[in-house]
Amino acid sequence: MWWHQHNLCFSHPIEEDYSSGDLEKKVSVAGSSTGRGSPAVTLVQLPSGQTVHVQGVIQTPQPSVIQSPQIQTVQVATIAETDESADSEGVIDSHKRREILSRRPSYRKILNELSSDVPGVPKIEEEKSEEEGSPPNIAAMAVPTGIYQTSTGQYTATGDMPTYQIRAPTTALPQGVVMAASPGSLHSPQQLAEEATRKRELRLMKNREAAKECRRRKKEYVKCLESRVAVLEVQNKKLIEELETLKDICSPKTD
DNA sequence: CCCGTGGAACGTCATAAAGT
DNA sequence: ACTTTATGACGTTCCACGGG
Repeated sequence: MWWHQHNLCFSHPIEEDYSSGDLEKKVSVAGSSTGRGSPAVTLVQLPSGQTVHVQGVIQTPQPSVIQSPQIQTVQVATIAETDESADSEGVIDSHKRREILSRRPSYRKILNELSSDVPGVPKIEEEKSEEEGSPPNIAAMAVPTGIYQTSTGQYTATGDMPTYQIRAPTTALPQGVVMAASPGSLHSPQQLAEEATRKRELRLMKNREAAKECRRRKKEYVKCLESRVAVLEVQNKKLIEELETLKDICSPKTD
């Protein structure tokens, strides 16, 4: 049920739980950053060993790398609470609860919303059609120059895809399939069956591509979250240090 | 070299969400 | 209301790696 947690994940980024094995990662922070008052650019080391340059770590008034619209969090909390309090009514439906819990996010929507709020967050590109000039067998790989850019330029939202993922889909439709009969010309059961098969294959092909795209977006989204975690960890560390310093200054001298 | 294991990516299905 | 798109879940395949 990750999509339920999603609405809270920005306020509790570290608690994000991916049960689906293939996205399990940890973020470690090497944390070198500039001092107070300077335009903070922080180096954050990600689990892959790559380093992220992160801006705006300590300037709290300014929204950081990923900043969720807080409304979402409040809404979810409220809904959940209301829903729980309805227990007294007995059967206030698991159905209703299910409806609320099962509201899934769209990675594209989330990130695009964020990116419109926060300049540093790269937009997820829309589907590109082949007419846009890219060769048919090479997917156009946008390389956003946002928060993911590292000293080597390697760690970008979409820039580190393995090559085999960039290749063109191997399962193209048979050539005749797309060109099949126009709707008006179908008569025999065989033609109908062929039409059904054609539609199914078309649907499968579309879904195949959609699934790929979805996974790509998900990876991008997770990277965003990881960056966010790294930023917040650095920020947290700095705040703790600052607090200690202030404590030292303000504490009464014992001698 | 073979085998077991783990991770990454894939294809498909079901279904929620978005679009018309 | 119906269709299309997006995404979680599940099973499968491929590859790299380590141990026997």
